[in-house]
Amino acid sequence: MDKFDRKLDQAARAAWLSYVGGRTQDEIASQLGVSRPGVQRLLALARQEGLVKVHIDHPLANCMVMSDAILKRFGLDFCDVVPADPEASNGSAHYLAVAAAERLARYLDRSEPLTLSLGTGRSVRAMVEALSRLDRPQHRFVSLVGNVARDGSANRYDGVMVLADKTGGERFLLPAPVVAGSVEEKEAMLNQRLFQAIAEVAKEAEAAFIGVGRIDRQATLFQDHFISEAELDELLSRQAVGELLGWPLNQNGEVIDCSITRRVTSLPLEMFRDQALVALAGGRDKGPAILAALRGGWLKGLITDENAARFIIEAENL
Amino acid sequence: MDKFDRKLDQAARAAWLSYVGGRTQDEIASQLGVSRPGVQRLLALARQEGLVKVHIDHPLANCMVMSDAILKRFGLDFCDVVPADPEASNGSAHYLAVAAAERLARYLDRSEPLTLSLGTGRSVRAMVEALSRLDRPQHRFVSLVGNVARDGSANRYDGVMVLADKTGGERFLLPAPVVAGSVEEKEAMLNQRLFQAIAEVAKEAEAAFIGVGRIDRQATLFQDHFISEAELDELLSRQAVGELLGWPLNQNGEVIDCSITRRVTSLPLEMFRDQALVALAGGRDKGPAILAALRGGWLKGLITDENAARFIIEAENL
DNA sequence: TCAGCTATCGATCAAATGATCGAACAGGAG
DNA sequence: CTCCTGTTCGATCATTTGATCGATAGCTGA
Repeated sequence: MDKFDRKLDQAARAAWLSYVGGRTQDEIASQLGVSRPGVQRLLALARQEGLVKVHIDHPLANCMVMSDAILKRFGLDFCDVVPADPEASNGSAHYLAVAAAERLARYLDRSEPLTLSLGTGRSVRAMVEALSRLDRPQHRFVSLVGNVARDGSANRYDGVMVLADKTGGERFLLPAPVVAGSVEEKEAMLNQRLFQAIAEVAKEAEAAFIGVGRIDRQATLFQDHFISEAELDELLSRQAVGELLGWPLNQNGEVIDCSITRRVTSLPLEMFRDQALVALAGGRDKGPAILAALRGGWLKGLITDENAARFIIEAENL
Repeated sequence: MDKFDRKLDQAARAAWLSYVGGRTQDEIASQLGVSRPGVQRLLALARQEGLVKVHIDHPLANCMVMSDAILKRFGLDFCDVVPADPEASNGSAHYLAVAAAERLARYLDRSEPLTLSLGTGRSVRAMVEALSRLDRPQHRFVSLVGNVARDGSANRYDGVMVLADKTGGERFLLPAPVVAGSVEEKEAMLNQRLFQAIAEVAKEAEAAFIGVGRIDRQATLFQDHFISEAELDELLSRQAVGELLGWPLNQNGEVIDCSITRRVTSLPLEMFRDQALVALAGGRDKGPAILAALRGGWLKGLITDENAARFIIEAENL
């Protein structure tokens, strides 16, 4: 890997010359003694490896105003609103990921040992992907939602896995699905020694980065067959609009007590009252779910996008 | 200025789409509803206004090794070594400025009131230029070196001026030249109430960012006629190799006692023993001067470039 | 109200960038 | 020793970007 490192060095130097120094690839080529396409490749490598971090240093007035309003309204510690990108198919997922990674990095920067927990979902996954490598073997990362799918297979590339790989920290994975098949199954899981041990670690976490789920036909819970169609209908009839870690919430953010709730294996939301629970979700159609989470007072931090933020602002008449 | 702000907003959005989102100017144009050249202009504006911050996230092995060696050798709190740019006429001045601005920003980030002092010189000036705007009206900035030229004119664009403009902080300017015309003149200056008041503020500073001067025919002190040719020769004959705030240093970093020293109006170097004195200088020919400052143990932090760093490493057999 | 000026905008062109493809080279197997 | 395979490198071309210049619109002052 020495060869690779040497290449990365050169890539960093090329990136420096190009992005900070503003010189052309031709100049860089003659300076580093490689061909112009060589420089091209180096720069591509640098970007691919995440060596190049771009930061736009301007509080986009829109976003700024909205984030401030939400911050004050719900008494959050922080609220980041990233601009929307209607052109991109996945909304502003990438911006969200970058912003979230910046928040995450602030925690990780600490040199004292730290315990962090992570939920599942694309957003969380994208966040850790966007994070740059950072040597922090002293930290511990807990997955709050089982990395076991319905069929029992473990997901090698859980967010916690990637994060632990990037930092060299310890990993703790909950050996359970989000929603157990039955109440008995849930009981059995909760009584496992391993489950309890890991739950214990999760309790020590300082912050938790989680996604926010919608409750409708597009809901992950339903799509991944954790709940049946009948159960989805039950949730809808009981006015469920969102979900945190599998716990269904109504419009006011209260956890709905129903047949599904009794099978959720996640740690109770109450547990996070004295942790920094950070939600990470964007898109107008996640608006109601995010709003519910906010109204319930569950969150300490929110990273969202313009569309969801606007929905919240309008719904709350801010 | 509302118009301008609106434009800046759009510029930030365009920059975001371009640099973070990686889309082409055509796409951005159709999205923002302006022409392609319009996007071009917006991006130019964004860069010019310093909205776009690029950070290369890789410890360039060379620089890393050298900065570590220097750090350990001289017991510094930090040492940043930026890569050299032999192509650029002014060496790596811009890189140096960016790196220094990053350090400076770390101090400024604090919300509690802070007092900082600044020296003069191109490097210091370039540092504050490279800094992004940041609202910190609670901070105070003191100029350690008089902003009065030999002819009595005040320099409107002193580093402290720019810094105070950018942050909205308070400014304190030393109403004196670096080296007084005579011992009597120095005495007169030091006894001014205003001078003493400002010196008092400077004593409260937490950190000081200063340049390092060479002592030779290219020396700023000489070029700006603060010392005569005869005096320069005197300094050289007494083995002066560098200068901090106008105080000449010999090879071992000791302040040289001579006719010039008695006319220097700057605050005594001893005063900075319990402040974070950060030096900011690059280029191989500044090597001896920087080395002297290091050997004297005056510095807590150093921001330099590959060339000067290599000189130091070699001179100290590291 | 109109003339003149300035600032902004968009068409056009040169430069720089990114991508593809074929060639050369090194390493390993027969 | 030769041939094959996989990789890296550099020439070439399409696309994107940056800059210049003329035109237009809006503003100022008479």
